[in-house]
Amino acid sequence: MDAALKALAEPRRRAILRLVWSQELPATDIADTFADVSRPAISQHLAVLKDAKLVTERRDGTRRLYKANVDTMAQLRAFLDDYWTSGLERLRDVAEAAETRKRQTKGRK
Amino acid sequence: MDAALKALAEPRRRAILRLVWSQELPATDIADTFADVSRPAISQHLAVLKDAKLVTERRDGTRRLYKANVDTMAQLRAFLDDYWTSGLERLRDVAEAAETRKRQTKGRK
DNA sequence: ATCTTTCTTTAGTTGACACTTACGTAAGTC
DNA sequence: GACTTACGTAAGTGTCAACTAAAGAAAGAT
Repeated sequence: MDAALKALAEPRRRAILRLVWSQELPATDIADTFADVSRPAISQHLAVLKDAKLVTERRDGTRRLYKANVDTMAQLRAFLDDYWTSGLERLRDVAEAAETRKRQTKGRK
Repeated sequence: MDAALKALAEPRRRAILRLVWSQELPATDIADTFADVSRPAISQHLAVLKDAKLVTERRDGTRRLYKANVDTMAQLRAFLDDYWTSGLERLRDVAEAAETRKRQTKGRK
């Protein structure tokens, strides 16, 4: 899940992911879209996306067809939604920990 | 906006951000929370978060109080929501571009 | 069997990033 | 003014990430 977020931090990978959003595409077609970058570079980006389970790979003869993995993206969205909304309970815990540590440095202020 | 996503890709920064989620905290308190990392490291993370406008800094005497910037986070959330849902129209454009480029390599298959 | 096409993998470079230690600075305290 | 508290900044290090060029590997086409 952490890998997914990290993968999405790269603009190029977001662009790639969007390409295979609603349709399968062979690696060449994806690479052709980016004129300023070599094909191996795209291949490596695809590997990262695949490791993060953001895309799936399907072999068809010599070609490899990529497609967005909607499941993972839904999970990631849920993770973020949880991140936005939660954290209030956990917050209190960490605040207490800091307070404790502060106390042993003698009460300041 | 891109900076915000990149900033969030780092787990430590997510933890920091969560700390100042609903309350202001001085840098020292934040740093104290992380025992395994030096204070300057946290200071640098805070700078990244500030550059990404994910937190705001307020000076109070010698102290600097940090707090999450809800506005930016709302924007980022909107950006992601747009990213999930949209991209269908844009997709067609890029597909066409790829198609054109393919055609000039002579029709394959 | 050889040659293409399609795509990955390897090797190597460059730059970015998280971190540390050491130092600087600014505001309060004595 | 000297000292402390609370922080940032500078400089240097190890690691990882993105890229390129060159070399595989694997399935068809001739």
